[in-house]
Amino acid sequence: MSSVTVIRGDSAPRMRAEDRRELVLEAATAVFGERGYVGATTDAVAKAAGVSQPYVVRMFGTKEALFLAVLERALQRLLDTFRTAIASPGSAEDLNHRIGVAYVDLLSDRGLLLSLMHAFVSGADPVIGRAARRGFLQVYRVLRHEGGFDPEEARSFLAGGMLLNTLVGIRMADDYDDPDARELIDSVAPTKAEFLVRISRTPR
Amino acid sequence: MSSVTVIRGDSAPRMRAEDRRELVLEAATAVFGERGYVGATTDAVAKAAGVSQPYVVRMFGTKEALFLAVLERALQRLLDTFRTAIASPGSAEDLNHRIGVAYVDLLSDRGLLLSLMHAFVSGADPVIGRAARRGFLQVYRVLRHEGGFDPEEARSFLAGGMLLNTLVGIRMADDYDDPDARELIDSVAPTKAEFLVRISRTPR
DNA sequence: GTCTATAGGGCGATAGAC
DNA sequence: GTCTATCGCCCTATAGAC
Repeated sequence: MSSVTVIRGDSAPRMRAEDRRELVLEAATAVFGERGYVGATTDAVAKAAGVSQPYVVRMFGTKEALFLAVLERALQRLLDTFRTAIASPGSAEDLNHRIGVAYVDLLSDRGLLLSLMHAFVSGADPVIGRAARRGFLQVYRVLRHEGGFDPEEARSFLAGGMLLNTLVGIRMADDYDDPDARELIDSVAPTKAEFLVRISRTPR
Repeated sequence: MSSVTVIRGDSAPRMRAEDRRELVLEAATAVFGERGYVGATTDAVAKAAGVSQPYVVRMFGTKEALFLAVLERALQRLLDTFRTAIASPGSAEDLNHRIGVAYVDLLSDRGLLLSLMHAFVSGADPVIGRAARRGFLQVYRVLRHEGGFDPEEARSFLAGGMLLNTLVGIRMADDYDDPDARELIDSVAPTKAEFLVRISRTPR
């Protein structure tokens, strides 16, 4: 088996094309998460991955196809995480908490959930909108039909997830010294607030 | 892909500049809600308002200033709606429901909540991010300090609102014939599902 | 106050060398 | 497989007439 280690930089040794593709997808996830589909440029993705801009386009055909690949990869990670939490030992009553913790941990992959959020507000785009709806429904189905959530449990879990994503997207942790902001963040992720602030605060 | 209606035709009578400004803000709210801050063009706003593109820029200085004006107007409407619901007669236990109904009714102003959502995922932009955080916190404060919500009630209400916004942004109503999509929409807006579908489905 | 014309810059995509 | 060079479009903003 080949190593998955990421080697980056102009002086890095040649790497397999497949690895380079994964490297570009990682970089693209970060850039799309930060600036959104329209705001992200293929040049920014290229610079973040250490390759040339035309090569990024060559690899995926179009910027839209690249974004769809980012979404597909993000969705698979999300579903994998949920399925792992569902299969992990523990009582059924505890499942909600286990999935919730797993979800917050996903945030450490900066850009992953934010790329999904950007897709979720792009329903007006026919291609991206269709992919976004399909992905969202797939998450709902895993909760309902594999996790055993009833409709209200699934709704409540997704609602909390959307609020969490929104607080990360809006960089609410930047205002953590505001008492109301602090109270809100603490109520959203009681056992993970410090973690949340650390990974989602804008670097100073 | 744009379905933004032209509010005023070329042959419309002359109107006061102040009214024209409000007209442009209305059009901009719809366009920004549909395409987001980066994806929206000042030309699309101009066409939707029936004025020339340079005039739109002239009126607000920059596209960014226009978007900030749209956000400010949307936030004021949101806060007004909440305060009206808080002041309306009814038991304290019922307030959550009254504000929720008022919130769903706000969705009939297509673009208003979606423009806010686009701002909420733009925390990485220094100017827009700051405005978005300030607006979000203002909503939280009204719920907590004027509506008498405790932290958990406020969190839960905001979470439901974010999920609702997401379902509208993703155009989930387009999949209303899917059993899972239908179940999800019904659980989010039990008494308003039909209304929600009507106003948020993509025109065929 | 509102328009037409256009400058100026950025970005996705293509061509073609190596 | 990967790069450099560049085309052509689109979009914001400015200039200036009416």
